[in-house]
Amino acid sequence: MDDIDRMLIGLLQEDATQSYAALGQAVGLSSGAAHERVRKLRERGVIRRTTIEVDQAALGRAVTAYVLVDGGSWMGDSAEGLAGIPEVEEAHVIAGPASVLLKVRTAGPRELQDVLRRVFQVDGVTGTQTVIVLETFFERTLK
Amino acid sequence: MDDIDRMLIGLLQEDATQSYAALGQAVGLSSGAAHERVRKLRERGVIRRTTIEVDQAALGRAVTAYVLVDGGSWMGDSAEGLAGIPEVEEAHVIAGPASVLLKVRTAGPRELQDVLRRVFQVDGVTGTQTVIVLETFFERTLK
DNA sequence: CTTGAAAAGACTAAAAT
DNA sequence: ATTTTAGTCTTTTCAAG
Repeated sequence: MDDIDRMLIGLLQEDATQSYAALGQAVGLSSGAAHERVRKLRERGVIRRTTIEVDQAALGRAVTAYVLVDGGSWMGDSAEGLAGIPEVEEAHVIAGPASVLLKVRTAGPRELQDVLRRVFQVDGVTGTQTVIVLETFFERTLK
Repeated sequence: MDDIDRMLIGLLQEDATQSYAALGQAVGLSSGAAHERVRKLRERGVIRRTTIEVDQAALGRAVTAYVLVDGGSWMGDSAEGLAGIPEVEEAHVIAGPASVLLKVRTAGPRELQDVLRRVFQVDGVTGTQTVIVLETFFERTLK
């Protein structure tokens, strides 16, 4: 993992459709060498997968919210329950004012209410606190 | 934007390296038709870009935290200031216990402290409250 | 909008340095 | 680990249904 690997990762984050020839030229290597480095980055799991970034609003997901979840018991097994709610994009165990933090996307406030009901039914959940996003300044990939 | 478009988006989210022939077969179209639909989804901005998903920990970003930012004044101009901090991955204006919510990734707790200092120096910021992530259950792409 | 085919270009693997 | 080369597959374009 050297500077060239980091450059390749940065270039692929910006545009993963570019050719290995272009990548190689940008970092000063042949296309074969660039390809080999990217292959190894994938193999080692540094690059998890190639994917597309989607405009969620265009897909009918207009509301973003963060949900702080309080849980009396351990909640170690709540991961599957939360993963079973399709609108939950992220779930983190946190240190602070609650046990778990969720990122949720729904079509509207009404659907958010439905999600909160389902979160409440997950084992160990004793309460929720919801933070609604009014405007997103940015959601970006780190350099 | 019909069911086939939604299927194509789902397939590309899982693996954007697959061929248009494979995509077409999966949705019951020729490779040319699949290609044309994806081209239009890009053109309309539904697909923002093709990118890679990176293991942040493998890149030395071991700590994830959410930072609630309090701001006395409007903070409408704070977006650029926050965008100037490279460790800030997301910034949202929220309705709730604070003005802005940040997602931050750093190498360690020490670097997180540095970021908090820089957040504090952004125009309009009067206070912060930090939630540290202990474990991430999942961070996924919505279907 | 979809199909099918043709040309250009990219990927993959292998041999040599 | 990188370069180069050759073969194969894919992307991209375009004419026609």
